[in-house]
Amino acid sequence: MGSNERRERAKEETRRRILDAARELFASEGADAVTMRRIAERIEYTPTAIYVHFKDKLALLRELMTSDLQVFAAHFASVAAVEDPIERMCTMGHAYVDFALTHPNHYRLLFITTLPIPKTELTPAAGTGSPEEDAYTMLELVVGAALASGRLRPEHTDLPLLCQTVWSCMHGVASLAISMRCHAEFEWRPVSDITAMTLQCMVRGLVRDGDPYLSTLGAHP
Amino acid sequence: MGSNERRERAKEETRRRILDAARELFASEGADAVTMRRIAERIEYTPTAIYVHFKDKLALLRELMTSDLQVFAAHFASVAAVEDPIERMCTMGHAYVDFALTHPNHYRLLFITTLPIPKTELTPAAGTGSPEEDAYTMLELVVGAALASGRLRPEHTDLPLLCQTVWSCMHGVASLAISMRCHAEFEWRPVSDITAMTLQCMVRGLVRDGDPYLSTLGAHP
DNA sequence: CCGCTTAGTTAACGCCGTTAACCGAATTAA
DNA sequence: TTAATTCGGTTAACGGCGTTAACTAAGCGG
Repeated sequence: MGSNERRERAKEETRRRILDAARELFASEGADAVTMRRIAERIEYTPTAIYVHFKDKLALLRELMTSDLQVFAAHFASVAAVEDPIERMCTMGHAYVDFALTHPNHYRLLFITTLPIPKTELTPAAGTGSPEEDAYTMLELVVGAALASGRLRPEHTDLPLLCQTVWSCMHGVASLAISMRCHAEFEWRPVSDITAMTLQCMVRGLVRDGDPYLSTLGAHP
Repeated sequence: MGSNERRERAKEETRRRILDAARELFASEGADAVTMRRIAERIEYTPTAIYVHFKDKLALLRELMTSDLQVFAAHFASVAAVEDPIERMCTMGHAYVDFALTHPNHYRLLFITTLPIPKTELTPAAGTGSPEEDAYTMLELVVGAALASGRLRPEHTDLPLLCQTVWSCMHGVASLAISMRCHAEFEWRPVSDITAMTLQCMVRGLVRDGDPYLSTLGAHP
């Protein structure tokens, strides 16, 4: 009988509806609004019904995270098109901060909130590895290309160190902007300015003197 | 009668004990452990007793924050002693990350968790302004000295932009290190290396070519 | 038709922050 | 000295949270 398959599809459907409800709640009202009871209320189920599909709230959030990581990764689709490897790196930086500010709740969940994530439970069935690794892999690809171009200073050879440094700085711009949005007592410069400034400094610190990309940054009289 | 004063002192004492208990709980077990009930349990009071001294949990945390900000600011005491203004900036950066990693819970509360803080309620009686502004003022002082030294590239003139860029990068190193501590799937470089790398790049992006401080970074063959 | 699996419900537990009503000791005033 | 008042602290309770155990009922295979 194919009816068993239909049952399975229905279960999958319910599971998806739970995730969608959680995502909507999360995106519109923030992390505090994501409650087992409110999720259940949205899909007109009992809170305990969720436990049929997910071990607990953490498992639910973890799965939400992995699917959001794919959205995150997709945000960098256009980056690969940039020809110049140095410029590509900067474009990626801007895209990173842009994602964080347009989806602050998602960014929080992905990179600010520390969920105790037992990675071993993440299904490695996806083949290439976890999406988080994939996003990091994209970074490694872009920074690696800059490194391979031979335009970086000779003392820069440690690719992981380079990636983590760049990531840290971009994360700093993004997360500080998100965290400190309300604090009006500082005269905050536009985030795009801080992003540009950061990338400009980083690039100058990374590439050799006289690199062609530097001349596009600011014409020094 | 002085007995009234004694009563007031006793109240102040209880208030202090509440804050201390909250701080200990927070430092040793993290934010989740800071519960009105657990705080009360520590000082052998009823949870509701806390409400005699603090409007609600948020007010308590806010006050905890301001006192911790003073500890934070004190962490930079030695920075002022560094002669060279560029080196001073780097020393401050290292001290910043060092504070974040040795007091991760405090750092979280201060700069990662976004508490809805109505600053208007913060007593401006301290005179100089809020401690948070003071820490920021210290940053402005240090970066301002670098700017005033005339050793920065001529295109860098916007002090707030400079401060916020430097702060963002250091916050990025610190907070990413805190958030991602558990994720062992990346081969993380030591945080001190990332800090040094970040500062090195920032400095090279900020100061003019041929600045004496650059030669102390890495001798290029 | 019968027994089994299973999506979903009911009821409850122990936590949480917070409030209203109350208590009792110390201070003040008569 | 005694009555009134202040106020630090307690008791009991409310509504909300994540989660569990026990149960219901529908659909499947034999």
